[in-house]
Amino acid sequence: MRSSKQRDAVLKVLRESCDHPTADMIYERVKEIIPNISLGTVYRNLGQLKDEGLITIVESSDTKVHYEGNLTDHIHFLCKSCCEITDVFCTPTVPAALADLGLQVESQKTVYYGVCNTCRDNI
Amino acid sequence: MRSSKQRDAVLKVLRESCDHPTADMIYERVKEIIPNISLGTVYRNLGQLKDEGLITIVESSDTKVHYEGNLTDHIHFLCKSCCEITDVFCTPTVPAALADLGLQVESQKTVYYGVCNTCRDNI
DNA sequence: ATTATAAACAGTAATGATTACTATTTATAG
DNA sequence: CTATAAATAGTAATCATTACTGTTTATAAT
Repeated sequence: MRSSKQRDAVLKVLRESCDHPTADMIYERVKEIIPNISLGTVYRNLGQLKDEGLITIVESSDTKVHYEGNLTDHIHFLCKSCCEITDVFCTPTVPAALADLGLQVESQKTVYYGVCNTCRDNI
Repeated sequence: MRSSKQRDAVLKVLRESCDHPTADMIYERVKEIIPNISLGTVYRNLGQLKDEGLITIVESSDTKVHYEGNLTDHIHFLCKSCCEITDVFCTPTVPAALADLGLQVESQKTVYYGVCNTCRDNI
């Protein structure tokens, strides 16, 4: 893989994002670094970065794909009310039932659903 | 909500499916019961059944939405090689870190990734 | 340094899963 | 039996994502 300013910028934006932006949100942010970057380039580089394992995809409540640049062990809490995704830093466990079936887990993606503290207080 | 033959058929198909079909797969199966059912009707009823909590959505590896009619406690193992989803029946645990932050979990969706036994043996 | 080459790019067109729309049918209550 | 609003079939529209094309650029060999 050849180096490219565009891919570096996409990765930099994701590394510095505390939320879980979609491709077009990332596109808007990268445009502040490279104003004439193309949306297709953002998509292509997101795909490459994902394949390299440098970023991950977060399951969300809408139809768009959300990306994440924080590789630190954590899980996600998705608020049913405001749809905000909260990172909860902890090392998730793997149920023994998987190993019992001979299934070796390489990675995992967990989303917990509920109402976040902010929304609960606003009722 | 009024009763409808179409919704009953969609739910029946999902209840009797052991896999995790997409909307158009469900459409094909329901057509064997109601040949002239419309794809839009399938989508609308899947949405209603989901809102009622009678079915759930499974995160998968492709861009399509996969549905599930089995509400028994279980987790999913997604094979990175064949993309097959395996149901593993067990009661998943909730990390204490969530409660520590005051976040009350109402439901969860967990996917574990790895290579399934069949694919591992085929190498 | 210059050149060759293939990867990456910007810009645009195409795809396809899903949603919206509309005239008609149908479940249900009065 | 009738009124009415929800549900439907069929079709059109949406829009996130992917594919395409001619041009640019990183990198390695001359």
